[in-house]
Amino acid sequence: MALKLFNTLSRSVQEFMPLAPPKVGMYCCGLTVYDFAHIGNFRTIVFSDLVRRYLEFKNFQVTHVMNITDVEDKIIKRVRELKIPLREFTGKYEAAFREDLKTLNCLEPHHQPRATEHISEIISLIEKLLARGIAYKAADGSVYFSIEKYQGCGCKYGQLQKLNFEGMRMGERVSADEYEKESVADFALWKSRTPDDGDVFWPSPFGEGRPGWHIECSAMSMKVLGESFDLHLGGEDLKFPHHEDEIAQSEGATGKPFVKFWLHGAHLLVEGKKMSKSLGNFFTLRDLLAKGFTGREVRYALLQAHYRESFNFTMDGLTGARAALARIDECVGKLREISGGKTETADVKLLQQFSDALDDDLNISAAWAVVFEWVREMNKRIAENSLSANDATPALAAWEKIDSVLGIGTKSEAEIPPELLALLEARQAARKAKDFKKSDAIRDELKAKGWTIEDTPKGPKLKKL
RNA sequence: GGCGGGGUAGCCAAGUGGUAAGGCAGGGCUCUGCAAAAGCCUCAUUCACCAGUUCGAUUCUGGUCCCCGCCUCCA
Repeated sequence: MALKLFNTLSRSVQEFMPLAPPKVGMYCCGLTVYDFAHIGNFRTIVFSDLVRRYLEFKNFQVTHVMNITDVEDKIIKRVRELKIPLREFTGKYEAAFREDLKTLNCLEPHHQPRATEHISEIISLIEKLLARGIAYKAADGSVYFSIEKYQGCGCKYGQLQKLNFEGMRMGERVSADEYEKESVADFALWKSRTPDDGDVFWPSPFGEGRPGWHIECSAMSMKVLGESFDLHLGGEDLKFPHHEDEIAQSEGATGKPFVKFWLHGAHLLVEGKKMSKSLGNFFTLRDLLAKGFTGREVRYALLQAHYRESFNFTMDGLTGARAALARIDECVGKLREISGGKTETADVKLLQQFSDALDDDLNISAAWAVVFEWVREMNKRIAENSLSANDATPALAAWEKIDSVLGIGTKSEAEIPPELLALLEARQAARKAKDFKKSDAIRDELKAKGWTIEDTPKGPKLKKL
């Protein structure tokens, strides 16, 4: 079966076919590094990671680009308040973000371009737009994109979303620094330097200033992936204006189609409400780790629902994630014990069911159902003692392939300290001697140390709680 | 106001014009000295509400109520 994805451009599910298979160029709108990323950001990031991993599962050769926006109004404001160099400020959050990605087991994008390191590309893109008459320089030195001129070239503005400028509340809150625009819908490509910018400015043929918000993504994506590429993803809020403007800038400059497939991830609610600091339901990954949850639990929780549906992220859901993962861990652990070793021959049927689910516009819920039905089947056969090493090995191989997409891994087996092992043996001895008082005391002692005993037909096992 | 996405068991969440996947929680059982852990089984006569189309609708159409997103920085 072929992979089908919902393309925002066509507003329909289409078979995914890259421009030059098996190569896929994929650009994801990353983070503006002015603070720690929150759980909503991570939903989109984990979604992107899933797309990339699944494309690789389907044997595409993916070039994954994720930008770092490190110059922007909020950043400039904070830098001014803190009186530190821009790079020192953004570097802190960028490093934290990278750490968070690792915690969530997201594959590192092949390229992570920073806006501040692509000023010359941005400038030449703006020059191209000026040369084609689509951009204009305002009296204050800023450069704006003219939607009217763009449309005049036969280009379409409003590809991702039906736009109705009459009905829009466009211009109700035109920011003070943009009053020079010819038309309210126009947007800034280059913002001229103001005293508030401090030392955050670059020289350019249009005067000192800094890039507008949208232009960096056009400049950086085209630099790495070419003027036309396959996939562009981001959160649904970016459809308009950010992505729409990216299309306009890029197609306006090159005259070529910019991106073939646009994918947008829905937002999440937290405890049924829109995330906000005042409601106390605003979480960074660090907040969740501090509550004792692990990165893989958060990743699992974020991968529960279909990417185009808004999803309710809850603490209960996170606790449920822990239980669900334990179920998989148990099963995979038992399969490892039974399995004879590594093999290249994976259980084809299982992989087929799994990929059938994801081929259908990444129906991850259906994919999880396949996984859990498989877990139940394996457990049943293990309990009946009817699963041989010859059965377990290909099943395990299939699971590893599946997990190359899901990326939840397996819980690392904690090393059992020798003194605890001695306690476990002492308990066994006491049990044999029918000294249950003593054996139970040892059990309690182990529990107090954070370990639980699992008495199995094959003998007791120690598990970290 | 314009445009768009939703309302499925206690919670989360798939799905379909032909009678509701999966996960968590709950209940039962197995194992056990007892537990725990683990495993198995079970758990929606019903899909926000009201009409309509249909042999048949949760799925299609119309209306009502509610929630969410974008239109402004935003994942």
